[in-house]
Amino acid sequence: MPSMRSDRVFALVDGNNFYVSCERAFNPRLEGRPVIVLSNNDGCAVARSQEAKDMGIVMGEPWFRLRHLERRGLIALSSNYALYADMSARMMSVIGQFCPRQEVYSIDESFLEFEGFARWNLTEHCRDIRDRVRKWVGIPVCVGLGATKTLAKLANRIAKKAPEMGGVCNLSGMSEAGLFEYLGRVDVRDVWGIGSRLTEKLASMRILTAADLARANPDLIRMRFGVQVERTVRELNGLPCFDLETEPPPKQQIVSSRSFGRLVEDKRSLADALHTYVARAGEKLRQQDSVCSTVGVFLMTNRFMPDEPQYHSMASISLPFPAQDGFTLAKAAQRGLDAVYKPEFRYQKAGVMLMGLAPAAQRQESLFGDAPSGRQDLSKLLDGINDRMGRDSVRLAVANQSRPWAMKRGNVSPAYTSSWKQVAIVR
DNA sequence: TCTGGGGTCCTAGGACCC
DNA sequence: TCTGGGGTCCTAGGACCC
Repeated sequence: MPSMRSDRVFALVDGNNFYVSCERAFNPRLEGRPVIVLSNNDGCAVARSQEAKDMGIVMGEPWFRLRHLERRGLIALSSNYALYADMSARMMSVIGQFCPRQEVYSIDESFLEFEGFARWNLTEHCRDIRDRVRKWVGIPVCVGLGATKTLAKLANRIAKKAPEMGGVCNLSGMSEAGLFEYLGRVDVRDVWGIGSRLTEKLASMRILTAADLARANPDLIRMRFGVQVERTVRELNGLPCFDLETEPPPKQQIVSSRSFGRLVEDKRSLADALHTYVARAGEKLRQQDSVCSTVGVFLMTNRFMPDEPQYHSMASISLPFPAQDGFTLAKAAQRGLDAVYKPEFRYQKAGVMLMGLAPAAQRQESLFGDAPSGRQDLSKLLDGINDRMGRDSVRLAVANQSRPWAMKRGNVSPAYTSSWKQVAIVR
């Protein structure tokens, strides 16, 4: 249900071209140049500097189609998630100093909720956020303010597009006419929650801008598109329907998967890759202290190769007891592989899903006695060692160390902030 | 040669129960 | 001439997000 408290203002603080900005913070030579960061496997562009956007590079464009732009000065970096995650944590903690209610929404975005700030000049307050993050963390951010999360998102977008606003756009406390003037200039596709499918369907109803959507009849919208889109309409009109989530709810599923550096056909290599993924997924599971009841294993061929026989499938293995220990999970993953593997295909990607998650504390006991528990402690012990000594210091023995499936990372920057061996050096 | 990875929510429809 | 109705749970698929 929508809540009716007044005097609430939401803000969205969002890092500009976040991954590129993280790289620039440690490598000033990247400043002022077209830079992109590539996805895993150096697959496609997932972050672009303004200069790169100006060259016409779009989000998700594959690297092999961009490579020729290197001649025109384009710099492409492999992704360095250890660096970005660490920079994100720093940025979020600085932002949190400015508001008691903070939601970390994604690696580069944070919602804030100001309540009881009526006497404050929030626009100025948010300029201070921007300045301090820039100074202390080295990341440029923009801030949008509005009566709802959806409006704050939209304001943030306006701030990014209009540099003359100084990085902060405040749509709260504005007259309705003024607000709709802004909404009229935003494409409906750029509204939070409206993707490409909905954009098409809305266009057939002559709903083209955020203002059109705000004026649409919420009941009609609910009937045709469901409750989520109805909420978006109400939020555009200033009625909060999405609350701040100050602490993230535990995950309901955990996925670990990767595309391979090249096609893989032998089962042994797949098993080796899957062991790595299931180990990673298990770490995440134990981190949130959950158990899972089902382990899924999926394989897929390369859908971009029409001449290659295509196959994708997933097997779900139900565990006799909900578990979190690495041995049980690895064994289930192996069984999953046995179930989906077909030798006649060449695979591009594989992954593991942990499903049916529940807090470890409320795990159901078996009717016929306790589930084995000794292994759990061992898994946690291994997590502890890996945490201190570096990932994969200790892992379950699954021979094949050649890793023909390993990820491509042609141009990765050092782990400046998270590895003592690679820390930045000031001369 | 080369096209990411990890999530959420909602809905419809089938199975099953009384 | 006649074939209930309502509720829950589960799953698959679609749509969205970063």
